[in-house]
Amino acid sequence: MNSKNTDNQAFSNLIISWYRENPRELPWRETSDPYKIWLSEIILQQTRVAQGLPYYYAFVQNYPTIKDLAHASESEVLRLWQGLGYYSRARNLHSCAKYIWDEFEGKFPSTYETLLRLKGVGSYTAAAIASFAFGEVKAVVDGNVFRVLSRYFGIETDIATGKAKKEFEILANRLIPKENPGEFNQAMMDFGARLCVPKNPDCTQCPFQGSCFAKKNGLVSQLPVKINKTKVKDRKLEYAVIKCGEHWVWKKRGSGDIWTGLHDFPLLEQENFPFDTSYKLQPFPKRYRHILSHQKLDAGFSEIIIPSEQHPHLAQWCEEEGYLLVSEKEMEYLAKPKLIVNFLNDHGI
DNA sequence: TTCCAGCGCG
DNA sequence: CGCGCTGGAA
Repeated sequence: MNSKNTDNQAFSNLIISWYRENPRELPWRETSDPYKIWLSEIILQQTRVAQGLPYYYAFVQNYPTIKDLAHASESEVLRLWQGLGYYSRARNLHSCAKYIWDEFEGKFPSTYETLLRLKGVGSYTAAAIASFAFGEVKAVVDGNVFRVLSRYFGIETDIATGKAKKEFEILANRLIPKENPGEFNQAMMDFGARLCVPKNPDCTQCPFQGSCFAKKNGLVSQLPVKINKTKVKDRKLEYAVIKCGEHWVWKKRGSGDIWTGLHDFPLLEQENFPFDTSYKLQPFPKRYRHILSHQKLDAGFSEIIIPSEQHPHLAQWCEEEGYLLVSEKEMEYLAKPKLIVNFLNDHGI
C-alpha cells in the first residue's frame, strides 16, 4: 500500500468518526427505501434541510409509496410543492414516478448509471441514491463537498466551472472507502453543512486542524473560489385581477418562462387583453418585489370588477383565451408562486 | 437593502 | 452557459 492510499484512508476514517459523533438525525436516514431517499434528495436540491423537512413529511404522508405518487395528478403534486421553488423538480418527480411505475413495475433503478437517466437526477443525486440506498461506491459532489475538499487540499479551481466538477469528482472518488460509501458521503455533507461552513467556520472544533491546507495557510475565508457572474434582469409584471361575483380569472402558466405549470393572473401587457375600455381598472397601490434566480420582479395588481350578469360572456372569453374561471373556494387548490400567495394573503384570501 | 446558499436541464 | 426559486443572514 502506498502513502496516498494511507492518507486517503486516514481522511475518510477521521471524517466518518467525526460524523458518528455529530450526526444529524434526519427521517430519510432511517430508511433504505430508494423511493423515500430519492424524494428527499429531490426536495433537498437547492434547498436547506430546515425548509425541505416539512415538505418531505407532507409528501411521505400523501404518497407513502411510488405507486401513490404515480397515481396522483400533476396539479396535485405541484400544489403540495407550492412555496418550495424550482417547480420543474416537482414535475420531474411526478413524471419519474409514473415512468418507474409503468415501465419497471415500480422497481426503482439501482445503479448510478441507470439513476442518471431519470429526469431531474443529475450526477449528485444519482450518487446519493446509489450510495445511500444501494451501497454503490460513488462519491457525491455538492456544494459542501466542494468547500471541504477545496479547503483541505488547497484547490483554487473556480467551482462554477465544469473543469472543477471533474477535478473534485475524481478526488472524492479516490477518497471514498469501499466498505461504507454511503456513510462517507453523509459525513462529507454533514461536515460541510455543520462545521466547515461557508462563513466563519469554528476551526478550533475541527478534526483536520493539523492537516487542512486552508487552515495552515490562512486561506479558509478565500476557499472555495467561486466567480459569481449571475446577472439578474429587471422585469415588471402588471396583473389584472378580474373578479365576477365569487369567481376570479386565473392563468395556468405555460413552459418557456418562470413558474411553469403554476397559476397566476392575466397580464395587462398581453396583446389580446380584451377589457380595454368598457371596465374600470382599479390599481392597488402596493407593489410586490420578488427575486428569482435570474430576474428581479416588480409586480403591480389592478382590480377589474365584472357585473354578475356578464358571467356567461366572461366564461366564454376565458374558454377562448385559455384562462380559468375559478371560485374563491377552488382557488385554494391551485398551485401558485409565492408572489401570488403573498398578494392573496394581503387581501385576506 | 443586498448577499448568498443550494443542482440540473436544454 | 443561461435559466429556474426561496429564505435567512449580513
